[in-house]
Amino acid sequence: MTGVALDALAGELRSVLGQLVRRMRNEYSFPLTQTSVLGRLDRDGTQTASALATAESMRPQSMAQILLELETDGLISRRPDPNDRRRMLIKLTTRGRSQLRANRRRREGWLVDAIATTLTPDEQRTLVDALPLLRRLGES
Amino acid sequence: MTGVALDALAGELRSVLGQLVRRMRNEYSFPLTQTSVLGRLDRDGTQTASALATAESMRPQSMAQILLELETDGLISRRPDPNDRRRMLIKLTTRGRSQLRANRRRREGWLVDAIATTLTPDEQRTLVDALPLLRRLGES
DNA sequence: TATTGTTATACTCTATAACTATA
DNA sequence: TATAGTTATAGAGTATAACAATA
Repeated sequence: MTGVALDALAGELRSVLGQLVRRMRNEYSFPLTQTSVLGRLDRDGTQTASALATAESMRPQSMAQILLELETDGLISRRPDPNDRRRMLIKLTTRGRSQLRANRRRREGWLVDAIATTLTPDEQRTLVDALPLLRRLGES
Repeated sequence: MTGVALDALAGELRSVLGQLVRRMRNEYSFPLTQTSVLGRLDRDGTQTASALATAESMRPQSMAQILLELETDGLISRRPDPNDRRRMLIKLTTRGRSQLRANRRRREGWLVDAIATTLTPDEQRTLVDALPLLRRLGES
């Protein structure tokens, strides 16, 4: 055993990611990034726009548009940081938090069902072990 | 141990997928779907346009545009099936095959490096075990 | 000058709808 | 009529470039 064939692994990972993302978009028209941002605000609390952009591997300009949509829908609030008025503090509104929680089950419906019916408990645990590794790849 | 928390698993999977796809787009401006289609033709051989669309979880109309771009670039050929002239047989050209192989290392560069430097050999093996599970989710 | 964020604009990807050709 | 595929068009998502406000 001389280790893992990294080229093949990387190629398969890329292919699987593309397919899964398309499939998820088809299954439920969900705003992947918006939901991810709301979830992050829920987990990590108030933070600046640029921190969010960095965390999501997006450009600040792209994040600004996401935040505009979320603010328009009343799901987040933006206010200048009193200590540095260039910075905007982004905060989940009560409405954003309740929508995130209320919709979580419905939003994830297809994926939860797919995991439950397609994977054995052992395989689900393999996936649980693998997700932090994928997260680290995304943040590396 | 009562099993895996599927809601949390699904949410984290969604979040990780979005982040990784954005990150990969940033790291190398690669046409994710085109590359996936070329790779599939390389692995599975000549097939119809609709078979490709189904395999990639795309609409036939969307696949048609991908195939148009690939054909314009001379990477695939399209010809009617003699037995059913409604069907188009899609085939990787010599150029498509050589470009796929030649570019594989360069295309995957960032990802290969990230896997090599971020994950231990054991973790890489966990990822190898997890990818077929993700593939099955995408095809379920 | 450097940093944070926004606005304006364009490109990539994929969807829906309508159409053509063949069965 | 039904099926395989294409063309036309639109929308989501994110990028680059230029700008405004603050440090």
